[in-house]
Amino acid sequence: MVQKKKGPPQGGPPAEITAAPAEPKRRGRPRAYEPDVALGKALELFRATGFAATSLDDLSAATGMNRPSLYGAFGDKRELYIKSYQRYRDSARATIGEILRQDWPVRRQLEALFAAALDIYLSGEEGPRGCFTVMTAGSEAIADPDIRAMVQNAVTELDKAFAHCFRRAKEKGELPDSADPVVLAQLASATIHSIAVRARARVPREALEAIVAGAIDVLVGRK
Amino acid sequence: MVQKKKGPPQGGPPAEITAAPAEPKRRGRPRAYEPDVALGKALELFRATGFAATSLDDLSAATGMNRPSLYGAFGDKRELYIKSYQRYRDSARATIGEILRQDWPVRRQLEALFAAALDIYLSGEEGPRGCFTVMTAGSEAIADPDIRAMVQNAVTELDKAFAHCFRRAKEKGELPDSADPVVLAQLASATIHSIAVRARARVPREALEAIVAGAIDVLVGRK
DNA sequence: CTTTTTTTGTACCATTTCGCACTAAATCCC
DNA sequence: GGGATTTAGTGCGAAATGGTACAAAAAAAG
Repeated sequence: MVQKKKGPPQGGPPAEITAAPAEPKRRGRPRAYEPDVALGKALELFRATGFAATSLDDLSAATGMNRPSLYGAFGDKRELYIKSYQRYRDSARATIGEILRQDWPVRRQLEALFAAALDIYLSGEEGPRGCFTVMTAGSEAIADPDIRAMVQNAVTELDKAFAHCFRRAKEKGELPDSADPVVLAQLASATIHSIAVRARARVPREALEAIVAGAIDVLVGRK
Repeated sequence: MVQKKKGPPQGGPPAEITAAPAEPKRRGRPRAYEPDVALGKALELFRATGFAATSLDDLSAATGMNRPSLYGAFGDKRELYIKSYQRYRDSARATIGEILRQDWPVRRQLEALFAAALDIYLSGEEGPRGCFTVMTAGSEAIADPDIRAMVQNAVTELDKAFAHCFRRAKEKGELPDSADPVVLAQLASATIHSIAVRARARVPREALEAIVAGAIDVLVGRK
């Protein structure tokens, strides 16, 4: 995902254009930042401290862009938050899609999905950062309809991904006929939400993995 | 302004003492607020907007106390947040204890616990406010060790409450020997966390109730 | 009535915060 | 080289924020 997005043609002649649409020739002074990595830094900060507690100065320091540049590139703080969240979701969606694409037994697929979630939630220089969707639900979702819609969407998509997983498993005979993919999916999503909360409370990885293992056993039967 | 707030023993002889420790005779100017209801208002505000996005002016307006009084009564903003959270947890603990005390079948007990959670999460003038623990995990828990400890505690206590519930059910023969109370409890807690997140995204009550119903079926078997 | 004690409420301060002019710099086009 | 164009970076300013000093007010105690 993190494609080097080819910044501006600089450093030399525009010989090696990677693959991206690659803007042909920019006109004025070249940017001193790469929008993509700057957005990544912003996301990182927002994930650590949330919307309200993150100041533009903090964002400016983290991205290396000064405030006017930040503003010019991404709009105001709210827009930047939304773009950060979009990026987070795109990344998560890609990860999930990648796993769902594999032709694996449910158990393995669940293991992969939960492991991916843990990697995301536990990453972070100063302590695990949890799930951005859960954080956003807890803060901006109430007052901001647009952001709330994104949260709703994220939750729904996760449910659907898991449901797809269980439905297929049922078709393949891995689950009993009595199994309800939608219910199982909601429980799997719930487990995701729960480990996100616990991660931010600094529950150690092993404990979270134990929770995941227990959940999988209940969802698809003990190994 | 707004002095309806007749508080302590006054208006007549201290004849009708309700039940509380009832402070005997205060010395100086009487308070224009009741600490308890003020704290309740503060909690309400914090639950709606979170720590960082709630200003002292907001709190002052909500409680009817001016900032210096607020400070004198509860300390700075962080202390007020902690006291609000404590109050929230005390209340939740009381509710849970009340339910656990009943000699009911697991299913009924779970139904009662989840119903109580939904009542808490869905209340609020302007939209459901979710779970304070989940919100706090998503915001202050990373940077503030004391607050993080409270969140850890809250999560652990919830797990234990559910585990107690399932363990007893197992003893009473309501659950198969193969059932693991701890694992089931974590799934129940996860369901709690999940409906808290969804509530803030304004998922309608019926949908949340459906999730709860599905979870209960998986946890203790279909009715 | 006076003193003492406690709370209230106004006013203030130092900082932070967000946003935006405005100037300087760097690159492209002719 | 000269002009056009785009970005960088300094810095300002209005508003908000957290916190507090201080005097007035309200009650009990003497």
